Amino acid sequence: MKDVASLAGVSEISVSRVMRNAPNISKKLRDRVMEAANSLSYTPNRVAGALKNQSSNLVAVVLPSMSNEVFSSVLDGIESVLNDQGLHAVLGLSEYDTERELKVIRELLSWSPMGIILTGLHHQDPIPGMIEQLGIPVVQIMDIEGTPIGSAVGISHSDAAIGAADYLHDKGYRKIGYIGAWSEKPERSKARRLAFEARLSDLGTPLVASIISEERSSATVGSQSTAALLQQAPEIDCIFYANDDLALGGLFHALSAGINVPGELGLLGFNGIEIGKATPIPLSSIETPRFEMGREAAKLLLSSKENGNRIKDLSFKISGGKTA
Amino acid sequence: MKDVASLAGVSEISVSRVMRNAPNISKKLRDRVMEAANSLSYTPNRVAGALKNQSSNLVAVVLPSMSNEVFSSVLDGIESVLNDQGLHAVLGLSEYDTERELKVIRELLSWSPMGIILTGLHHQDPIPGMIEQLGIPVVQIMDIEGTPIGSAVGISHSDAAIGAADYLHDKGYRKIGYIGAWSEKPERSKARRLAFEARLSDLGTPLVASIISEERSSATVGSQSTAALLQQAPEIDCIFYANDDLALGGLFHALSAGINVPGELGLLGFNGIEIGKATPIPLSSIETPRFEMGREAAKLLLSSKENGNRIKDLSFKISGGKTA
DNA sequence: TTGAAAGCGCTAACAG
DNA sequence: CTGTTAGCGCTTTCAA
Repeated sequence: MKDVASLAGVSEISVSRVMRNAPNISKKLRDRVMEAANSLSYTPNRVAGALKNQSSNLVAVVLPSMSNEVFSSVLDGIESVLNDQGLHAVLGLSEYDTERELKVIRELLSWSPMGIILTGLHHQDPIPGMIEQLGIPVVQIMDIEGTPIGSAVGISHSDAAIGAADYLHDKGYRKIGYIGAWSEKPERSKARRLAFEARLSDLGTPLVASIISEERSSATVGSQSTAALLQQAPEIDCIFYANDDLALGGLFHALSAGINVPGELGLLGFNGIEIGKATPIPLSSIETPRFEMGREAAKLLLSSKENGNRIKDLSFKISGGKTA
Repeated sequence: MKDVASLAGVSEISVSRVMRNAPNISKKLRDRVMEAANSLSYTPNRVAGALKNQSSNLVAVVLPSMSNEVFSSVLDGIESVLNDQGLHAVLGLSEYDTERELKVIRELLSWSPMGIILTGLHHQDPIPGMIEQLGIPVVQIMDIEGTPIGSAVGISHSDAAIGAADYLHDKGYRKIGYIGAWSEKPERSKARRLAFEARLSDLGTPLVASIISEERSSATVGSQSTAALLQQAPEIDCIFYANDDLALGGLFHALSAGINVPGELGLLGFNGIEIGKATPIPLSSIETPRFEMGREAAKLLLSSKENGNRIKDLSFKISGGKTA
């Protein structure tokens, strides 16, 4: 910057003002500075700016994982908004581990981001305080049932569970089972199961049986759990899964075991990922608006200065699959 | 930091040294500082550190897009390495636009990243200079044919094209067509087509016809282009596609038009994305190691201090699909 | 409308 | 092993 200033024959602060489009700059000065800056191909140092301002054009984004279409879509949605504002996402992955998440959040906050997007509403103890201390906007995504730190965008998982129960009941299923995995990480999957069970009871057809594997969700685990559940409770005519990976495993098991889907066994997944639309029998699933969730999260973050904190319920819908 | 120093009754630089695990610190001092830091829940300010050091724990990652499984897998691979090193990716998306890419690279570089990962080898003019000026490692991914700025990880697209041509020829296809889109963005897809055409000529069965749509790749475009190509050259017995999105569209067209795949028409895609494995007839495709590419890119970046620049050829393979 | 001075929080270089 | 000094590049006062 010093170089630009001396080449243009002005002070450093004038260069700074021109680069930031500050008001009350004469055209003459602006032109002179721009010319010097261009000829030196000068780019302002964001780090110095951020140190002085205690704020930057970075947005901290903390997601559980990237190896899941759900979160890459969310990130895609976030980026679709940030990109146009000259903002950049700094990524942190928690791998569904609370300790790790705390560490990552701490690190990202030390970059003076202009805002932070977190996954889920379960952020206890030091986290809300750390963020408040910086006075930056927070948006939590995925879930809206609970007490957000700032804003929240997502769906009501209990509504989704009720929708699933009602849908399956309407379809005539009466002996319904449930399969989850990874000891119900993330917690919202547990909330969903509980609401699902409660609704089934209200409908007079309580859950027949369920398996919650300790292993991480995958088609393999879904396949094995489905076989196990059917062995344990052969009367089951339908299974609701914690996510589509498990449900796809269930579908593959049914196909290879010669079980008629959806006649003999109905299958309902959760999330509505792309691959479920290409299977020989397209998977029925509760579709969640992942891209939109990312977009809305970024928008809420940017507008929270004027509009304050908000809770936005994006609705789910039941996909047009053929397995339930 | 001042607070921590005074609470611990030491100088600021001592706090700094403890926080960075600098050598030659007495246990006594370390303990005293750590206690003070913990009780104040102090986190070092990375921005200030980066300003002083002219370097940070950020890695600039410039990808074309997030709405493509290929690049989210790459990012997943990158993160799988960075995560364990306390490094963080700052994301920039080019949207396959050279101008935009330049702008994004400039912005990310102004954050003093410790390294940068770029997509493709086509980075002319100011970009190599900008990066060299900072003296940070660069890794370019996807392609290895060309002149990298620093290191490169990817596959040889001409090898892949030759592999595809040989594979289809071996399978007995003799009237082969090609479908691309988006005017062959990114450029490596063009290189692939040219090598494919050349090889087919060498094999004595030159390309029968091709369509390069101007629209962005999608299953819809693939479906339409396939119909158009078959109308234009009905003798075609096999089509090689620039990517799996197009190829899936081709498969959907064939299925709905009652064309027998692979007997009447062979289909070969490129990339080997997940969804292609779940279709009623699994898609044959040239599988590229996307996750591995991300991992290797991050590893090369980290090791380039000791090992210098390298070019790493990750091999492709032909998937066990059933469409060709 | 422009400039001068001071300092954001941290750390390299140099004492001690 | 610990401390003092100075400055990274920028921008917020305050003055002119």
